[in-house]
Amino acid sequence: MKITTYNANSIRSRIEILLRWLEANRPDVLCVQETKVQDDQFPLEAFSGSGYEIIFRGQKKYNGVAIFSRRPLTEIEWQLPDDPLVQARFLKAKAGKVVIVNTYIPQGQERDSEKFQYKLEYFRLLKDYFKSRFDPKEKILWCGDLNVAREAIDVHDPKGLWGHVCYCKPVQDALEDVMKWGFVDVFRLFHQGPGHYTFWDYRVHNSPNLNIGWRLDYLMATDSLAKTCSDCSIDVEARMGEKTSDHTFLTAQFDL
DNA sequence: ATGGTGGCACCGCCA
Repeated sequence: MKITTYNANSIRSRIEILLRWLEANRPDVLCVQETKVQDDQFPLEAFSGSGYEIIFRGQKKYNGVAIFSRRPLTEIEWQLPDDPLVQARFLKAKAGKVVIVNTYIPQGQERDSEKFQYKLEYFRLLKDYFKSRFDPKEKILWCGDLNVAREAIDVHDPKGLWGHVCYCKPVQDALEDVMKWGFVDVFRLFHQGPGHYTFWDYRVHNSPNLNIGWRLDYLMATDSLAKTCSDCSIDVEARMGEKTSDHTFLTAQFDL
């Protein structure tokens, strides 16, 4: 079972690249973040011939998540319990034997802002959700744009960027606290070194070619699922070609 | 190397 996560930064702007990428790569499940479209305007028709069932939860302008799947999606949940803002950042469904939790974690704007507090709160709520709803022995994949670089090797300039809302102690601790419940960062099972990124800021000129990036997107698997993982990779090529999002595709293969 | 961009919906906000 092949599972991919991708921050689209507007799904309506990525229809062509998504169709082409899905055709070429055929993951069983694709989790998308930042669809930036209300549900009644989701471009369902564009994907109708793709062979994927799609569930989505969006809002106007910001956020929005979707799950594409070649197998039936069951046990769907549309929002994170107790999320005080009820934004479209969460989708959970079961595909085959795997529970998929697709999240777009708040970016946090500035360290002293309410949005940053909301980001920290979001991780706490997620931990409560996993704790109250599941057993870490189950096969669960938590994935998405987590808006956190876990360690120094996950950013291009660890000294200069330290303190950023996506690279500072409070968010790292908040993420690790969820990880402690029972998740493995599947990408790191296969790649231990620096320089592997999933995000290159548009505003930094030529950042993909200079590899001025961040690792902000993750596939986190519980132990029993991580044990079945035979490969995990970032599609850097997709970012080099024509205009895509400033994130790229992160994919893992699970032999289930 | 935090914006020089990009996207959405409006005339600014968010990343």
